Amino acid sequence: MIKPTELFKCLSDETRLKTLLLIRHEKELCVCELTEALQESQPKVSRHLAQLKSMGIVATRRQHQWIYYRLNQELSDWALSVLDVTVNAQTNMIQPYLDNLTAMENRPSCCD
Amino acid sequence: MIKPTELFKCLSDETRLKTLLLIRHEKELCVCELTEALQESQPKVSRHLAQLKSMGIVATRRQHQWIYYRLNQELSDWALSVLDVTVNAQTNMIQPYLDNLTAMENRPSCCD
DNA sequence: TTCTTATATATGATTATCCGTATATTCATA
DNA sequence: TATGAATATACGGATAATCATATATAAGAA
Repeated sequence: MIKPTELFKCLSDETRLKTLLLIRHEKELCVCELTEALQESQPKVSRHLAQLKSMGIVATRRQHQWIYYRLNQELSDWALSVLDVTVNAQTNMIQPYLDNLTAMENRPSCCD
Repeated sequence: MIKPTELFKCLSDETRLKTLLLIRHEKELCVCELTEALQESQPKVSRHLAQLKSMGIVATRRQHQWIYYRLNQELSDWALSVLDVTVNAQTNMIQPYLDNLTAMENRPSCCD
C-alpha cells in the first residue's frame, strides 16, 4: 500500500495533479488526450504518467496504438478520498482542460 | 488560499506530515515537545515548522520561553479534510510519537 | 548584567526533481 | 518490409529540497 508521503509527493506536481483529476473525471484517457487537454509536451505527460504508474496510482490498457490510463482499482480508499476531497473543493480547477478535450480534433474513441 | 499542490508538497515530507498529524491530535505543541516526540534535531523540526507557518498551515503563540504551534484557524475546509482522511486511515501511524510525548520528562505545561 | 534554555536562521554540501531535446519502441497499415 | 503515429525512455542541465553544523536571537532566572 502506498505511503501517505508518497501519494502526497505525486499530488504535489501541477501536471500530475491535473492528470489524476482528469482521469478521475473521465474514467480513462490516453496519452494524446492528456497531452492535448493539458497543452503539455508528450514526453512530459508520458514521464509523469510513468511515475504515477510505478507508484501504483494508475493502471493501463492498450487499445490499438493507444495506451489508456485509469485509476488503479486497488488504490486504497483513503487515497481516493484525498482525490475526491480535492476535486470537490476545486470544482472549476479542471474545467479549462476538459474544454480542451471537448475541442480536440481526431480524438480517439475508447471503444474502437 | 493555499494551492492544492502547495499543501501536498508540505505533506510529502515525513517530518512535516508527522508534525501536522501530531499537532492536529494534541491541539497545540511546542518545539521541544515535537523534537522529543519525533526524535529529530531541534533545527530540523524548527525549519519544517517555519515552512508550515509561512504557508499559513500552522500558527503560533508564545507562552514564556516556549512557542506553541497549532493549526491555523483559517485553514480551508478541504485542507482539514485531507488531514482528517489521512489520520483516520493511518490511525496507528502517530502512536509511537504520542508515546514519546507521554514518556517525556520535564514536559512543559501549556497553561503555565 | 550574565547565564541558561528555547527557538530560529545562515551556510555549504548533498541529493532529488523537473524539464527540453533526442531517440527508441511498439503497433498498424501500405 | 517500410512507413507513420502513439508512446516511452535516456541524457544533461537547471533548479529546488533537505540536512548537519554552527551561530544568532529572545526570554527568564540569578
